[in-house]
Amino acid sequence: MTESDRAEDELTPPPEGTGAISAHMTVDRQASHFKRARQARETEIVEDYVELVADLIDEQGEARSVDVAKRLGVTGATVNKMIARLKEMDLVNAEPYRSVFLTDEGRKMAEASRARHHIVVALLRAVGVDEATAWADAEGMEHRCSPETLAAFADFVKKQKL
Amino acid sequence: MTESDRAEDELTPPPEGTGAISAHMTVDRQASHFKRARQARETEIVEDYVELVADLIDEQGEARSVDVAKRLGVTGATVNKMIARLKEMDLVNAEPYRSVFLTDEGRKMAEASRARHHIVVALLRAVGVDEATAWADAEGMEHRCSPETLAAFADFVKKQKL
DNA sequence: TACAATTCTTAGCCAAGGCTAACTTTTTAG
DNA sequence: CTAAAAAGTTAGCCTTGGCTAAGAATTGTA
Ligand SMILES: [Mn+2]
Ligand SMILES: [Mn+2]
Ligand SMILES: [Mn+2]
Ligand SMILES: [Mn+2]
Repeated sequence: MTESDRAEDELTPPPEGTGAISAHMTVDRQASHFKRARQARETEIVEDYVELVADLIDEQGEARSVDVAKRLGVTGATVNKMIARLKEMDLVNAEPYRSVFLTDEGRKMAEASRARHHIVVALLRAVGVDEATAWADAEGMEHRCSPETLAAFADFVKKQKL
Repeated sequence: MTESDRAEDELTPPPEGTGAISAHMTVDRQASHFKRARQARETEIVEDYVELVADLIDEQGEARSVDVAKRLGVTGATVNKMIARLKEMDLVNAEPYRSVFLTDEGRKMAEASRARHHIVVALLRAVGVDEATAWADAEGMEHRCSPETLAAFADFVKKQKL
């Protein structure tokens, strides 16, 4: 197969009913989708920790690392290391042997994550997903929805409720 | 705050309108959601590579690693290492300096990923997300939907079309 | 108050998935 | 056929996010 057969970065006509690149898709556009996806993949763990710290503070008055560990299903050592990173990122304040607090920035991220999380659950419920599955799947999907998609979800849920 | 105030692994009454743990959620259940999410996070890169290899084969007759790299937006070295892993996992066959082929297992995974990918795009379109955003967001969400959710999506799209 | 249980910290390990730089092989053009 | 360009390989580096094991600090209880 020679280079001229390939038409690298051109629009390629969709060959058959395969999953191949289609009219609106170019090599560069696809690469940028993958890059955004990798970016979101990087931030999702941080978002989960911060949201969970907020949940614990709001439910129990404080976020102890042992509770963070239990709810995430990871070890205390893992939590400890992550808390250090969050501190470095100015998302939390933490002193040795004391529980964890959110900075203003951290609280903001937590609220945003929580809101996204709830919109995704609501959308899943609205299209017929059962509650248990909705909560399970939302834990991953929540981090991968753009603001545009979240807006569409919120809109849809609201309209569908009327 | 003492231990008895906390009621660790019991159902906790939702304190306020916060995002806190709610009736159907326990510490263990939440931990298992996070574990599933971490699992999906691990497999998603493999799925993307395999699906993309299938796309290239179906569109262009072969999957060259330079094309995989271009579409993913990563370097050739990165692709090379991942191809070695996929080979180890029996998802692809590959010889040095030659292009990549899917094993039966790899083809199966590719078809499944592709199908999921398309269902997610269709769902997003169906609830009002524009095409560009739908393709962008689906690239991440596709890996985080359970079979149950995908079934609900397919169902919803089908009904909504009538 | 003492001691036991719990929690927290630290060190060291590992795999995944990126990268750059240098080199080899294959492919293309002249 | 040969030289240049393109593609592929390899080595070495880095960060992230897990883990275990060992020990230190805190907290609960007798
Ligand atoms: Mn969340
Ligand atoms: Mn999550
Ligand atoms: Mn896909
Ligand atoms: Mn993807």
